[in-house]
Amino acid sequence: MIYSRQREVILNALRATCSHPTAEELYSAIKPENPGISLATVYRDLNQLAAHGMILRIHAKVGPDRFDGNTCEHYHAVCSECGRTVDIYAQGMPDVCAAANAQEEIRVSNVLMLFTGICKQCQESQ
Amino acid sequence: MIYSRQREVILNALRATCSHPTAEELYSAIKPENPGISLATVYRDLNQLAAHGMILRIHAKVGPDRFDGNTCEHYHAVCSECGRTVDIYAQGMPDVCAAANAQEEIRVSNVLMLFTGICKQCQESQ
DNA sequence: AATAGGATTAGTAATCATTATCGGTTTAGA
DNA sequence: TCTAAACCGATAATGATTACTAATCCTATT
Repeated sequence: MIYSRQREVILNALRATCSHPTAEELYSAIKPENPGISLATVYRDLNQLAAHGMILRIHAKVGPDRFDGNTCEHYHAVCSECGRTVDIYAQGMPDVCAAANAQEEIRVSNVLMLFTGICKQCQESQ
Repeated sequence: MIYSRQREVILNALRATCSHPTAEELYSAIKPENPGISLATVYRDLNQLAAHGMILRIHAKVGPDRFDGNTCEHYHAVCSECGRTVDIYAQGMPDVCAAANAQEEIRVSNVLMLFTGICKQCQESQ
């Protein structure tokens, strides 16, 4: 993957936030300072960055995919009230892959875990 | 949810297979014996059945959603080679929700776990 | 510094899964 | 039987994402 200006801008913008933006949101954030950039480029570069493990893709049940510039091992929890996505750190998380491999039908190498719940703010405003 | 002929047909067809079909696949399977049925009805009824907990929706990273008529607690593993979806039973699976709740940012009530790996058949054909 | 070839880009059209719409039909309780 | 709500088939519309194309950028090699 050779250097490209746009990809650097996209990666920096994603690393500068902890809001797990969608491709569209990232595009809107970048656009003012990079008027020429195309939405297709944002999608393309996010795909490449994710393929190279430089960012994470969050494929939730509802709405478009979200992205995360923090690649330290962690999971995500989506608030069912407000849709906000928060980080769940991996430390202390039991090894579910090992448990899955107790069944022999498939050799599991990876899990996607997506939690659902109600975030602190939404709990308090009830 | 009042009774409907179409929904019964869809539910029976889904329960009769263990292949985790997509809405389209289910539609194709049902069509010959129910020529009048509409694809929109299949989507609509699958949504309702899932909303009532009578079937499961598998929202994988690639391809359209798949459905499962087996609602006993279990998870799914998708083969990254052939795309086949197999069942992973929940017994012996550690409680990751409890681990996630150790962090206070959100009160987690549910996890979606989707495993990725290489299935027996694909391992053997290598 | 010039150049060549591949990678990348902007802009837009196309795709694909899914949902919305709408006029007509079925269901179930009064 | 009558009525209101739920349901249906057909098809148009939507929304996220990808494909396409000609132009531009990147980088290694002259």
